[in-house]
Amino acid sequence: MVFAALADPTRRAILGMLLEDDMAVTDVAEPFQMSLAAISKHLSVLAEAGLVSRERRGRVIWCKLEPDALRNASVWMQGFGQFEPVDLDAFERFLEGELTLPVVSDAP
Amino acid sequence: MVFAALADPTRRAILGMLLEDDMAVTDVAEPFQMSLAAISKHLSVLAEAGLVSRERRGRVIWCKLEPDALRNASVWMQGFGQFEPVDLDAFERFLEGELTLPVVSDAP
DNA sequence: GCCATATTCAACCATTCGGTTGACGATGCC
DNA sequence: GGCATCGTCAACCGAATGGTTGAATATGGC
Repeated sequence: MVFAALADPTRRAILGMLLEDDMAVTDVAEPFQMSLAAISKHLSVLAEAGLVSRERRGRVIWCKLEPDALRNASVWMQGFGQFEPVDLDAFERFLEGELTLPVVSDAP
Repeated sequence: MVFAALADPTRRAILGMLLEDDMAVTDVAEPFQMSLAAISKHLSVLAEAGLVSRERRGRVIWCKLEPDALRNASVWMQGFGQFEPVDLDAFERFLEGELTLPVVSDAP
């Protein structure tokens, strides 16, 4: 489920990373403090939601952002919000708040 | 959190109802099979996510859809999907799938 | 064939989530 | 004041979620 997949900050951070480029699972996991298995699970959730695809090339599995699912969910949400144009100030506050792609810290 | 709030089908159905008109809590709860307390909790989650507001007028509390939060989240998601125009066929499949506003059944 | 690397699987644990029930607090009406 | 209605609170329960660890499965390089 797309929204459930987006509800977790780690998964949103992963999407942000994949926005820049396709990545191997190991490389996706590198900046996080959690185990590779945990990241692998997160990637499975994202894949089941259709947000990323995974393709094995040799030993390494490449993860790719699939923007369609996000775009579709976004359009669905627009259906609730289409009455007025976007309030850019509010959007800025929003970006600075909970939904910002979280900065991944290395500190324990 | 907006996405967590949207992750539950009951809450999405509530949003769909509020899209048509403001409603009292009791009336929101009416079509569902669950207790009033459960719906009250769902409304709290939606309110904390900024998706609905509640205003007491006399004995009854009126619930109102707040489209800003949805619009902002939608714009955030568009950031991931802005590379190509929306695939309308895919969107139609999407609407027929998991994200459709669930039909609230009265059957046990 | 053997070893190292990349990833997932399986079992487990703590926490959160979605629901229930019963008691409680506010408000309107007589 | 007294009562019915509207809504929340609190305690509880089972299921799902996010994490861990250790073993298992590919695959590539030698």
